[in-house]
Amino acid sequence: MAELKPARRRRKMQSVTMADVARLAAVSPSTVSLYLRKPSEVSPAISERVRTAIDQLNYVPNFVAGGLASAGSRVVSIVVPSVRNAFFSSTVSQIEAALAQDGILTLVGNNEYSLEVEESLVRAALSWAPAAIVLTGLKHSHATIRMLRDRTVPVIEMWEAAPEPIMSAVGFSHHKVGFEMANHVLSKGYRRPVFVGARLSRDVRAAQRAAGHAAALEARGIRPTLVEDPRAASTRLGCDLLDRVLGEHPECDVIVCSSDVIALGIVFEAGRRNISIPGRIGLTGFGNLEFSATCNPAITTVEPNSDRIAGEVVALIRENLAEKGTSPVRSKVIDTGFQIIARDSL
Amino acid sequence: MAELKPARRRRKMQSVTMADVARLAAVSPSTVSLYLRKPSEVSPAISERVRTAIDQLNYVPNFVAGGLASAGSRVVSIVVPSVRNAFFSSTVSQIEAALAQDGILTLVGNNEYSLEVEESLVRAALSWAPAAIVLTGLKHSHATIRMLRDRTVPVIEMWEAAPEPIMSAVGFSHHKVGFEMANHVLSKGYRRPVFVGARLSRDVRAAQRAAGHAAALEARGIRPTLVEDPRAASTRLGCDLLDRVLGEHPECDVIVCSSDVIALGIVFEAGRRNISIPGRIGLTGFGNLEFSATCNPAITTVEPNSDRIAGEVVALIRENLAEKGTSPVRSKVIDTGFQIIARDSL
DNA sequence: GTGAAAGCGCTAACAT
DNA sequence: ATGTTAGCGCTTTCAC
Repeated sequence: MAELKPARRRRKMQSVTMADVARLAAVSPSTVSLYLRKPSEVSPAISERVRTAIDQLNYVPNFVAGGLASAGSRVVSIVVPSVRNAFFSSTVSQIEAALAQDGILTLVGNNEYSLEVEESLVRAALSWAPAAIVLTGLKHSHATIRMLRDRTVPVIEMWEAAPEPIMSAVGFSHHKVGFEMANHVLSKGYRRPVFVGARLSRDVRAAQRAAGHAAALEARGIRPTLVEDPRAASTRLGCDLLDRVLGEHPECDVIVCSSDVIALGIVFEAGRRNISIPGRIGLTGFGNLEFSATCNPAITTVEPNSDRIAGEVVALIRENLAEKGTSPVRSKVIDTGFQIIARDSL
Repeated sequence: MAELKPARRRRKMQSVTMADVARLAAVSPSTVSLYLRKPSEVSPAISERVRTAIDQLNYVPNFVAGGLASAGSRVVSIVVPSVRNAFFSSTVSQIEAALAQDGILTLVGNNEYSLEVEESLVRAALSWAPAAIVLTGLKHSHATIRMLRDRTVPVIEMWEAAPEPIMSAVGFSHHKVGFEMANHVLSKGYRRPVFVGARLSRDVRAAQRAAGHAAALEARGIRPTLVEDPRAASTRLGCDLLDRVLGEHPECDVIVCSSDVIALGIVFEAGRRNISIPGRIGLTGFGNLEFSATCNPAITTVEPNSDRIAGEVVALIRENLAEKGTSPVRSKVIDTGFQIIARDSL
């Protein structure tokens, strides 16, 4: 009796593999692989056979294995504060759509405006050996930055631009937004602005807009006023805050909001109380969200050019993909600017 | 000159690997692996050494390799029509957050309400050998269904419930939503409802609500009226559609919208034209979006229990993960229901 | 143009 | 409790 060593138990994860296709098409696996990646380099006859085999077996390639073997994963990770926030969800879906054209998969993570959560998201993202990693904003935990600097992954920070990014940044200065909006409001004749913000301790960019606003007022000798709430921005919060503003600062003649969502709540509440906007009080928002143009009154706001941000992020990713470790990825800061959109609320 | 055969080019993808950690800690790679997966099975002394080595090298494990080796990927794919839609983005972020607790990564894809796009997303998703795949709705292309039936991946369809899902479904009947909303409107004394919908040919669920609405009216002998627009739902669209409704159906006494977003636009436009809601005309929406409760008037709408949907989806995924191919995954349909939220717009 | 062979970084069965 | 070893499914030289 031959002593058969018992066959190692087969842990099978995938029903039909490239090897199965190769067998059926009577070619080698590497030919199938070639056909899948560079069809033009395979002869028509064999192409036909492989195609038939793939169809017949309903074969779906395994990217996990592919990524491991090629050392070049087709994954890009994006970390945003919140996908529920219209700014970020639209940026993300644009980036996603563009990269999908290149056969790149986009992983999205929410940090819920927490730097600690961001840190673990980045760690998870790195575990996927991404081709690039996109973060929101320039402020990150020390550990996050260390993790990122230690490796060669291209890092793109978006929605904020300032001199020293980890690698590249695409966005604009939120301080400048606050500054210019304050000047805009003053130019319209208002003199007692109140900045209304939500969750400013966590929403770093909104805090910068508040700071820019304050700086502009101080430059003109006006004392800046801030009303802040720890809750997340919402229309409901806007309703509540109108109360607080009017109570705490009855002299207020214009409310500068950190978000259109809050401004919308203020419009609603003002309507309910018969407070005329812009008669009794002026109003501005941020984000140029869809409803801002159509509401009554239409809200003066800031267009953050999120399409442009998405476009530049995609361009940077493609650039990095092309260079693929050839030349060193240079640091780059792209300022996509912003525009103040003047409407009836002022 | 010695003729050196050039060393096989090293394509290095990762700077520091488990082998490096093992070397530094003076243990075998499998011990490091064990420490990472089941720390309790490694002696304290060695644990300490491994931990130090990991810290020192700033090691991040490679999930791609791990997934390939273990045949059990920690990935779940979700396909939604649009992340810009507040319903789906909140469901997705809830599922994401819950699964993150279990160390599972969530991949999100948008099909932009297209079944063809969905098909390619599902194909891409399968390429990641996901632990489960979550789709939105019950209608999919023939090829999508075939791909899914052919393999063993657990499939969960959400936001819609009906008898024969691919495997499991979590949601509610949109037909019933339309039906009950119509009856609710009639019970309030309205007699000439117009259903206003956006992109009904692609938004299958909205179309079902329209059908349910029509069915209820017909049952009461009232001729159903539909105003439809091929564009995506937006407040701007709502503004435009009020015009059309009033022009084409001057007898209309209530507008039943396929979405709160459209209803909001109608509120805005009605305000502009001094058309009283609910005086001259009643209004209802769908989705119970945040602004619906605070706008003037507050919008009567439908709460889709998206939290409950997310919760049940997560529960199903966990169940499947636990069973892990042990017992066959049985088909299951969970009706999470919905509630009509009566507010001032009616 | 096609195939053989050597891994990518990790896990898991098995042996110690 | 720790180490040895054989792959997971694919890509990529390199030889033919």
